[in-house]
Amino acid sequence: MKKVSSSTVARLSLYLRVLEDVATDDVRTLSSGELAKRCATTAAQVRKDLSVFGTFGKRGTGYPVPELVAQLRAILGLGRTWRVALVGAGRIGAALLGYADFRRQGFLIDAVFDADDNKVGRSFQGHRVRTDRELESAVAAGEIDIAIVAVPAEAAQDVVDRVVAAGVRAVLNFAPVKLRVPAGVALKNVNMAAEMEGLSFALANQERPTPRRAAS
Amino acid sequence: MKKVSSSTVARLSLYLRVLEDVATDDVRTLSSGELAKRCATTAAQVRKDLSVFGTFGKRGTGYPVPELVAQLRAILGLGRTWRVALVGAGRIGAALLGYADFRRQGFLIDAVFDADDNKVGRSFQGHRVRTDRELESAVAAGEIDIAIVAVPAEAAQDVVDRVVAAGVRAVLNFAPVKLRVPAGVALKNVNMAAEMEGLSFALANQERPTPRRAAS
DNA sequence: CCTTGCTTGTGAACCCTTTCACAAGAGGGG
DNA sequence: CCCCTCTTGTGAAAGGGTTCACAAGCAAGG
Repeated sequence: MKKVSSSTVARLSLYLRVLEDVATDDVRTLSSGELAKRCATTAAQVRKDLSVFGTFGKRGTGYPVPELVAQLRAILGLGRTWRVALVGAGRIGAALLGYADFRRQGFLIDAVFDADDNKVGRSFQGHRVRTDRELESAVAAGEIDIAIVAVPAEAAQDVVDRVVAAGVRAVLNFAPVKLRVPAGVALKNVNMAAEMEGLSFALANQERPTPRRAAS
Repeated sequence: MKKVSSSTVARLSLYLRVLEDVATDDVRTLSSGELAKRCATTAAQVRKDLSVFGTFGKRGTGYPVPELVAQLRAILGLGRTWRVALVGAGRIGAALLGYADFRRQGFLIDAVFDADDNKVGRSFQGHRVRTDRELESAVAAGEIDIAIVAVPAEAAQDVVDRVVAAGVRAVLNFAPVKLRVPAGVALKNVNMAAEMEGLSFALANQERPTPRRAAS
C-alpha cells in the first residue's frame, strides 16, 4: 500500500462521522462539495483523500453514502474490536473509562493499570484496577492491541517502553512529552496543555481588532 | 508580527517544558542539539523555530536556559492568568476541572456550565455548575478569554457560536466535529476518537512484520 | 594573540500537502 | 437520440514546512 499522510487519515475519520450522520436522515448520495462543507475543508481535498483508496463516487451524482460508510470503516480498520489497555487511572484515565464512544467504535478497554497501590483493586466504571507490576505479563497474555498512556510525564517513556516490549504496536499518549517508539509502532499524542498554550499564544499575539468585515 | 505556523508554536510548548525540566537540575546552558534530542526533533528545527522570535543563543555555547525559559513564557503569553469557561460538565469536563497543570500554567477555570438541570447547582472540584442559559451573560460579564467546549457533538457548534458572540476569542474543542469560527477567533481541537481511529488504521494497514533490523 | 573546536542563524534545496483546473463520465429532459 | 448540467478523478501548479549546509561568531587553551 502506498504511503498515506496522517492528515488524510484524520480527515477520513471526520468524513465517516458526517456520513454516518447524514445516513440516518436517509440521504442516499452526497457530493464532495457537500461533504467538504460539513467538514470545513474543500471539495478537491475530499476527492484527493478518497482517491488514495479507490474510486467510490459516480460522476454527476456524488458518493453513495451507505457504501462509502462501509468502505471508510473498512479502510480505518473499524470492522473489528481492538483490545485496549489503559495505563494510569488518574483523572484522564477515569474519564476515558466512561467514554462510551470508545466501545461503540470498537475499542474495548480490557485492562486498567495504575502504580498507586491505593487505587489497585478498586473499580472504575466496572473496570478493576490492576497493579502496574502486572503490566507486561497481562499485556502479553491479553493480546492487547493499543495502549493508552495516561500517567505523569516522568513515567510515560518508561511505560511506553514496557508495553512496546510486551508486544503493543499502537500507543495513544496523554502525557505532555514527546515519546520515542521504535519503527513499526504507531504513536498518537493528545497534549491538552500544548493546545492551551497555543491558544494563549494566539490571544497574546492577536492582531489589533480588525474593524473590517469578518471573513468566513 | 510575521506569520507563525502552529506546528512551531506546538514545539515551543515542548521546548519550554524540557527547559523548565533541565533548569531544575541547574543546567545553565543547552545546545539546540541537546534540546532537539529531548523533543524528538532536529537541531535545525529548534534553531529555526526560535529564530522566528529573535536571537536567543550564543554561538559556540548554546542557549542560556533561564533566559530562554523566560522568553518562551513571554512569547506563549504565559506571563498572565487566562480566564477559562468550561462548557459541559460531563466526564471530560470533570477530568479537566481536576487537571492541576492548567492552573499551574496560568489557566484559571472561572465558570462551568451545563445544560443538564440535574448537574446545575452541584459542585465539582469546588466549581459550582451553572445553567447553560447563563452562558452568554456570564461570559460577557466575566471577561472570559478561553472557552473549553466539552459537550456532545450535536451541541458543539451552537455553543461555540454563542461564546464567540459573547466575546470569546479562543476555543478548545473536545467534540469530534470540525467547528466553524469567524476569522480572529483561535480554535484548537482535541479529538480522541479520531486519534484512536488513526491508530486503528495504522494497525490494520501495518506492513507485514519486517524481520530486518528495526530502525531508530 | 592566534588557533582550534563547537554552535548559532539562515538562505537554499527539498519534500510533502493542498489547491487549481479540466477532461471524462453520468443522468435527465426535451 | 442529443444536449446540457453536474460531479468525479487527477495531473500540474502552488504553497508551506523541514532539512541541509555553511559562513559567522564565541570561548578556551596554549
